[in-house]
Amino acid sequence: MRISTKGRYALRMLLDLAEHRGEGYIALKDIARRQEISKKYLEQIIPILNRTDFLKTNRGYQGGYMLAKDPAQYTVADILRLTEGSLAPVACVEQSPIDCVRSADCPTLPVWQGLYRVVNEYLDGITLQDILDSYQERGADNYVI
Amino acid sequence: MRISTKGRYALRMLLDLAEHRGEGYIALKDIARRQEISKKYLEQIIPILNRTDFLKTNRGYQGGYMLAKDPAQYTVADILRLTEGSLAPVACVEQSPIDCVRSADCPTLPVWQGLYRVVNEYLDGITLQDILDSYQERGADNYVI
DNA sequence: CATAAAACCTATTGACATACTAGGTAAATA
DNA sequence: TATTTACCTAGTATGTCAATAGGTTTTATG
Repeated sequence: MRISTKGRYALRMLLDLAEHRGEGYIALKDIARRQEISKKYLEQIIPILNRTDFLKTNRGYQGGYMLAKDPAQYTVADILRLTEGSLAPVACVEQSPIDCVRSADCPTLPVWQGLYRVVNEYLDGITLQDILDSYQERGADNYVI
Repeated sequence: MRISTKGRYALRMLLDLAEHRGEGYIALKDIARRQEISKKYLEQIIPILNRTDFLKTNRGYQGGYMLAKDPAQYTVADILRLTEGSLAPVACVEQSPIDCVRSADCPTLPVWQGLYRVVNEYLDGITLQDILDSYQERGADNYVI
């Protein structure tokens, strides 16, 4: 049930871009420094996000990335679905028709379908803007759980 | 976010034992045949479950396993916590103190804590008996999603 | 036009986890 | 004593994870 570094880093990277929205194109170098993540590794995560219209890019001097849309337009579910491949706890809950001979008579299938549903409902309900807002509310400096 | 075969097989094995409750000790051979899972692999899952008081065992002729408690006493969360090691989406949500220098100022931590919470709430709420009941209700033979 | 800075692309790697298989030993019953 | 079962330990092929490495292309600026 783990979220990989790919998904977690992608979220932090987009959050970093959301925080620095309005400052022009942000170089990966700066995100890497602020987030303490290898720039080379971030480079590999970018193309995954670019499979959709998440980012605007400029190459060359003064180049970098910026969010293509408003932070409220990005849900955590969207981001993780891209980077994790899927949010499904088992493969069969997102297939139709289900590629498993037992599925028609499987007592556990509803359990996985239900788990899939609650995970999606929760993550669909959180946007980059939501995360930014609750972070500001708590105060960036005395933010303790 | 995947549940491994270990977790899925453990759930099916315990569900099989719940279905055949009252029939004495059930041999692994029979569970393996009914569930179409390698008996050798099930043998490896058993000791994980035996770390708690989940099962009663008898060796030798007519030996096998039976549930140590009522099916309503086993939650899916309990079973998966044993076999998966943890249900946490990221390591830091189950540590205290958190072993991450960024945790005090991490905007994403509440997201993972919330995800952890909804997953636990959902899986804590389902017992083997619940699964059996809803399976019976739908009718074992025309059980279609 | 040359240079520097950035994105972009492809390959490789070490470590670890997954999903088993294999072969044996110990205990209990008939 | 033979059979049937659980129990134990090791091995293994495959894949995924989490990066690192080394280059090419594009673009603004001096």
